[in-house]
Amino acid sequence: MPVINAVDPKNRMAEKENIIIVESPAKAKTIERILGKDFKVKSSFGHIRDLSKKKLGIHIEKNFEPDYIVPEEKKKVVSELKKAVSDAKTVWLASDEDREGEAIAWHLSEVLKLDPEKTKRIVFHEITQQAILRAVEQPREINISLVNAQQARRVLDRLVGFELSPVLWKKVKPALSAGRVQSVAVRLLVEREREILFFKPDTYFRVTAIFYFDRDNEKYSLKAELSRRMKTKKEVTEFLNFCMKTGFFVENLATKPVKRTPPPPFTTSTLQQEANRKLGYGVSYTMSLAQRLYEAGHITYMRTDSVNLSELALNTARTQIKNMFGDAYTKTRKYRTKSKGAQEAHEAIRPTYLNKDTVSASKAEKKLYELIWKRTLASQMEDARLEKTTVTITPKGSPETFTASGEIIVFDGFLKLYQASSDEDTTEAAPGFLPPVEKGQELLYKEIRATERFTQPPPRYSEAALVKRMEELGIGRPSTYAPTISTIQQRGYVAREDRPGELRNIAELILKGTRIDEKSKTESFGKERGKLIPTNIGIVVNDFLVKHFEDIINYNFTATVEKQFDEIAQGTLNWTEMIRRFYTGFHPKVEETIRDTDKQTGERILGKDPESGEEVIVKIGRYGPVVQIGRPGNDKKPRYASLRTGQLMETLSLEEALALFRLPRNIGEFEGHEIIVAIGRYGPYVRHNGKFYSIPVNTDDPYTLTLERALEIIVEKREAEKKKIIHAFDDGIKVLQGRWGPYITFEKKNYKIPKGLKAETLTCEECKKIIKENPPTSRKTKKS
DNA sequence: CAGTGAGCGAGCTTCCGCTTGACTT
Repeated sequence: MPVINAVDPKNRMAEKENIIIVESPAKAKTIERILGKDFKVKSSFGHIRDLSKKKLGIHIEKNFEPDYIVPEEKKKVVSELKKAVSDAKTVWLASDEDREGEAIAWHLSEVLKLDPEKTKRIVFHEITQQAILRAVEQPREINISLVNAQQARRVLDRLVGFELSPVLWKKVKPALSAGRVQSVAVRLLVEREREILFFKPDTYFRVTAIFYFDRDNEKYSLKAELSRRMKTKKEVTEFLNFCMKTGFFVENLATKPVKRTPPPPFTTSTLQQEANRKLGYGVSYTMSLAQRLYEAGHITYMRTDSVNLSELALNTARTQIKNMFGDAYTKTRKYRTKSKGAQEAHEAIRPTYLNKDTVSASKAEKKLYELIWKRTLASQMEDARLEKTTVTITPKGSPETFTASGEIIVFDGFLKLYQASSDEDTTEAAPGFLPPVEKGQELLYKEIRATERFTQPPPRYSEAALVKRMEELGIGRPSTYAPTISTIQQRGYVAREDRPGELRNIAELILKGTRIDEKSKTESFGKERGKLIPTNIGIVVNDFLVKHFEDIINYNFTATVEKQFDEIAQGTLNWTEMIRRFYTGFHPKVEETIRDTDKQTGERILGKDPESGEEVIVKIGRYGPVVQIGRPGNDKKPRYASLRTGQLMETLSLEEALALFRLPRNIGEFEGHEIIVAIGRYGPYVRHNGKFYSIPVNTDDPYTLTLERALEIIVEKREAEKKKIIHAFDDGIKVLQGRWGPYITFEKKNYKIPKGLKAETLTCEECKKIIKENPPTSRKTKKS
């Protein structure tokens, strides 16, 4: 068979006769290594052709005929591929086995004008000689129905994106965007934010007790919690008074075996979540680390929705686990993907060589690798077996019960290697050992404590949590999760932010001996770190889209069209018919919305200004959210004040709005210049003689800051600046101590001190020379 | 970086999914 000869490295005639084209250059390299140098393997670097970037690129009047072009940055790849293909006898199109991969193969055959006679479509799921040879033995033709499903997907996304975005430019603000995926992501965040903002917490009391007993001259104590939450302080007080007068005994003691099962191997989404929880990485950071590990050959492909492991991986995992922990710890498990819309073109994310427990790479890459290694092996390990004991303790003569539970590990199984984590707040310590209590045994209380608790709103989304939710809804793909999150931030719809949290008072009743003490203590709540929070613009855009295009912004829209794409892929639905049906419903709504709606400013009337009696409103103005007192007209000019970062139009009160007008304040004069207090982009500040002095946020309030305190801040800052000066030469050249070490500054430009020179001993002449010969260190550019 | 809030209007912005650089700090 010529095919087999072709991949036989011994057959010199095979040279250049066969070319395999794959999507990724790293994959191409690996395959080339496996098949030997005689075989040519090229990469397409993903799609080589797409709709025009600027124009719609769809001839709607010609039955939605797409107008494909080779983008500028892909021309080099295409011309190289053309050259490589020109003298090949057979071209093997080996792009991924999914919708996009099939389309890539089709575009390649079109653009490279491949002869169907000498073109073969193959797919393989693992990169081993055996798998590739097997694939080569089973070539097929390009599946045009699958390609059509991709074209439908592409055209639909373009129509939605390029018709909705201009509506936003006209009705909200230029350069905004909307799309099937990003707009739903923003909707998730806006709706979650509203749930939190309008959450009305309920209070209840959590009652815990510490019991004690003696046995064989040993003292034991046991912490237990009341099975029922109590609603009111009255109820709690009555209960504690009852407890004071009664005794306690162990009513029941039950032990049952439980088992824990390891989590499946990583997909893109679960890797992003786990790297976020365990290592604190953002999704794009995780992906760039994974990319580097992949390119270095340490892990398999990192953009995947599959939890499947190859036979090879299963076998090496078993050996590896056996070597490390023994046979009892192995358990071969095959996982099936259950997430919506998964296309399974790749394996799960796993180490290429499971016997390598670490790799030489950067610290962060190493950590990520080790996480992947542990997770992969753990997925092939035995369940952990535990024994869970629950003790029920009853106050005599009461229907209430306390319970205490403990867990002991009988067999650790996969827990030897991997601790699963979850998004839920686990403030409770893991249950551990229980002291040796017996059924019927009498217990005494050391203390019984009732602490007021508040019900919690749902948590805000982290980047990784949003990815998880999107995956559940089938929205977006492994290759787009990270970019989508960047896009919605770039558009200003959401921001990654911290929230300091607030304090609140909680009541606590403590029964000790025969006394009930009532205390009040404070707890902080609502503290958030690095969460995605919608902005005012994000909220206004979302509400507008939900109002006029609910069917597209709907959480089920993607699932619905995916069903139709599947029918197209099956050959039972014509793709242009599907698009036509969609477009005839969609397009008129776009036109109608442009015609019938006003500019969306999200205006809210907050009330009347007590001083002027004018109306106070908040809205999105030319430069962003602004409070306005009065309406323009009749020679009257409204007064304006910008909202501060983090203030939401939706929840802004009249008081908060009016407070914005109390700044900037002129609080006096110093050295012949006035002192102004205001709040800027970077927080509250004092301005004096063109210089800015930050006001410490925790200790001072800009609204009440006194002249004396302002002077202190100015003097302090001056002293600190003085300390920074290492040298101050005559002609304005200074050597300063900066955050990252000493540097030279001259005419508002900074210069690095070359290696080998000491800042303390620098002379004026040396500095001049450095300035002359070196470029200034560039300051951060505003846009990026 | 620390403000702005008149009005006109030319020319621009934008989608989702495949893939990596080639650039900075």
